[in-house]
Amino acid sequence: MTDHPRAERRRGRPRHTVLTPQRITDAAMKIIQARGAKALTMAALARELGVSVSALYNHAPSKHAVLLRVQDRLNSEIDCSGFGHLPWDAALARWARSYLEVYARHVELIPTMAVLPVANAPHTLRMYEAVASGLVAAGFARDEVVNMIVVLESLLFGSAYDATAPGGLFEPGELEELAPTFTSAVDARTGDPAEGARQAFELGLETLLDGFRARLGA
Amino acid sequence: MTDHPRAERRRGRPRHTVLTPQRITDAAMKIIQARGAKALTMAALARELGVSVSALYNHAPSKHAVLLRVQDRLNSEIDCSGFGHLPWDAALARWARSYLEVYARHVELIPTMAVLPVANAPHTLRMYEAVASGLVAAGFARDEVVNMIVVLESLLFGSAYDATAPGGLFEPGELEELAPTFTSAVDARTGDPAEGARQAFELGLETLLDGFRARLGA
DNA sequence: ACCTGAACACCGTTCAAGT
DNA sequence: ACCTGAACACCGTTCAAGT
Repeated sequence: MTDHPRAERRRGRPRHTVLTPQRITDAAMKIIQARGAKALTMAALARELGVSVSALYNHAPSKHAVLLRVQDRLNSEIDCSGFGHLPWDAALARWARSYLEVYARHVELIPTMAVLPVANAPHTLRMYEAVASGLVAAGFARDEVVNMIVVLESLLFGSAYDATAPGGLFEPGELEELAPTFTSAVDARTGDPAEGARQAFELGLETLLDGFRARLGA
Repeated sequence: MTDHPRAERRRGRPRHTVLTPQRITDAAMKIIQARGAKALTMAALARELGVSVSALYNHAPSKHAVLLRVQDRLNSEIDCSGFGHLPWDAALARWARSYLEVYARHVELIPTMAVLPVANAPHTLRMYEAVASGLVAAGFARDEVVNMIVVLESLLFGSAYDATAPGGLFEPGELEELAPTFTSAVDARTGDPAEGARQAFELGLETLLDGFRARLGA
């Protein structure tokens, strides 16, 4: 008696609103945060929501569609707070570093993010708006702004891979005599591999910012 | 009679040497070149070699192992001819553009390549050696060289994604009023999306080379 | 030593059947 | 309108059985 539909509805748990884009994205985020993007399967998602796998397809056309929503949600974690408050280059650096941090935690999402259509991705669009208006306000030409953003994204996606790569990537092993100069260059690098990745990113970032500053003056 | 093992061996087709790392990699490359990295499954590979799927596991411990060999082979196609002949910056630009071209054709391999261990990858190591010795000869400090390479790779991997992304990635759609400045920046970009990706890459490359040149002077 | 065919554990997705 | 369970097509990988 107490479990028939009417009663459920009165208790605020009507059967038909358990699954909603919001809730699905929430559950997907929870899985990703806890066990990584690799663990996000339709089965895991259904289980998290206490529902059968096929039920998901009443609310999302495909796993890819779910992934796009997750992606947008993830992008809302990127720090855009510098724009409008800090000098444009400091704001840009803060943004890029935060962006790197987010995707270093979720490398598996980079291929999706790199080709994420911005339509229907409100958080992502808001982020790009913050960056673009910051740069335009600083005096950059409108047609340069997108390219600047794209270049910085490229750098940081690459660095994210690097940051999570296992150590010894560049160790030549038995083939050392094949690449003496390269080997000595690798050995000259600082010890920790994660530290090496960070250094490379900072080199790229500084170099690009220097170049952008020069562009602004010209 | 004519088909018993002895006869096969005499005809130069002994059963036991049909499958070899070389031949497997050849077949894998053929599939990738013809139908893309997505088409490279163990089933397709076995079919190409005229052999059962499980036979492959006598010669390669996993698909990933096959992929590493393919990766190295692919890297041998990258143009390193500039080093030693052209000024270091021109050589570096040629290398980066060629590298971009190769991976724009095989974006699916970027995640693997980004974390490819260089040990047991002779072609890849040879490539790095060419770049590193070119840069050292130009006067760069040994401990900068690896970071410079990593930064350029990051840029070009990102650009490769960009180059193959479907058009209209940055079109805000219904959400346009959410991002007026960004939208106007996107509209200010040149028409063709592939052209846009190339422009972003060239901006990044030039900016980085400028920065590297300045570093050399200091 | 190397091959085959069948099986297994997982994916994403579909669909008839229920309420 | 929304759910379920069973099925499907496809992955990579394993393994007993053959030669």
